[in-house]
Amino acid sequence: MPAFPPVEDQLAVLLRGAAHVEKADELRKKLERSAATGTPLRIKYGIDPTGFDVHLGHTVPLRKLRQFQELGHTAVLIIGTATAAVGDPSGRDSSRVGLTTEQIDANAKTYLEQIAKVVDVSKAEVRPNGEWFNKFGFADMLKLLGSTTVQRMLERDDFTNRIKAGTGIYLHECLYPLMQGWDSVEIRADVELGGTEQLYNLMVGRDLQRGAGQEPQVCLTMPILRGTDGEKKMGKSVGNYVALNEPAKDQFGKTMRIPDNLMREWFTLLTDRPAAEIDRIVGGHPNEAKKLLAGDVVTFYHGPDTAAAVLADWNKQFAGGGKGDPDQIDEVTIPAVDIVDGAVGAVKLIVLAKLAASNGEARRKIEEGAFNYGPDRAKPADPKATVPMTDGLVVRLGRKVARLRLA
RNA sequence: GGGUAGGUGGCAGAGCGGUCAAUUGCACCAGACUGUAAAUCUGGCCUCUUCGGAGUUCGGGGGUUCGAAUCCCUCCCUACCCA
Repeated sequence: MPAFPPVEDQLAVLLRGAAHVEKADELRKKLERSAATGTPLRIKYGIDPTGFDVHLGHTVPLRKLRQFQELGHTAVLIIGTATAAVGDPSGRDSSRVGLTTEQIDANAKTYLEQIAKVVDVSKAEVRPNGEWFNKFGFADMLKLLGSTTVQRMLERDDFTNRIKAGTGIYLHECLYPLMQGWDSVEIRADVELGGTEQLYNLMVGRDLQRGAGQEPQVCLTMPILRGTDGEKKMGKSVGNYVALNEPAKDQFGKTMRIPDNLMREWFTLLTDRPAAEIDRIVGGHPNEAKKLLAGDVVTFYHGPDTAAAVLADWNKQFAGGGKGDPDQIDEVTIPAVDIVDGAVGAVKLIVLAKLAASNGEARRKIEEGAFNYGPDRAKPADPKATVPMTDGLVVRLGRKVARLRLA
């Protein structure tokens, strides 16, 4: 019989950072019973395999799931193979395009790989919801549809807004919350996790479970993480995200560039640091605080050694007005054909090193004084200038750096 | 099914026969400042260029014209109204 930590201790961990719990006393009761009987709670978290990059925004509920795991409970990951074909209307101002089964399958695989960086997938129960929905008959469907009313469905803000704005609401979108709720019945969820915009969907699960004679699940919502711009919800389409499978130095750099006032939110939702410590850190020098934050993020996904190395590079590169260069620089091999009399045209060099997208852009940036190279930071102002080639030469354009290798 | 309004650069949104590679805002890139934060100011933001220009762009295709993002035909798509 597994031993669980004291209920109060569990609650302290589980409620940290949470936006809303429906209902807190039910969660307590479930935890008490679980401890008394030695039965882990079943914690549901569902994702629709609709895209490819899992980013920090997704990790907020995922981290909560991990905490449940660490306390000895069972994570049940629902892969929304069936729901992905419908598209979740939550938080949307327009309908989502359904995906093909091929796309869904491919996405599901990569999702799981990425999620494994946060949750212990080997200990989790992974359930594609096609498992039951593919066998779902028309009679089942009618029964499911009969569990709610149109009025009920239209109450939600997402839909009222869309009615006001005159954008279409498709019937199958109305089905989505019911399907998600039905997942809870199928797997007998004790708790379901999600972002705050998921509250409606999560609540449907409670109704359906009640209807099926089950004890309703507790709905635990997490705040929506704002992206690197500090404004909008982190998301792929906005381009304000930090992906889990990104290189360490990119994760670090992006985190360093978030607005100061976002730090507390990120610390709270992306690290395990206690509230008092976060207060202390954020109250200190913002730059140091942000380095800690960036370090925490990188440590989680790439390990402490990599994080230390990236931090060292960062300090080296930017301390004292940016005198040094990082140790880890992307290397670019310059083909011999492009070297004339031991030198390469500056414009060509910039494009070859992928510091700029086109010759025209390279030319402009040179004129703006954004380009320099070598240990003494020679800065040609004429686009026609040539750069003498040596193996290992470091060239810079703005904050981008590359090291050249001769072919 | 009927009607109306539309489809322009990453987004929003002007232009409505030549002076349009296309006003403007946002986003983005770079310079100054700095903590590679924010704010602010400045320059840039289709491609190539011997810097004079040149070549491809305004839903797809076709046409009218010396000349079209702007006019005509056709196809595709979107939104709203009516049924």
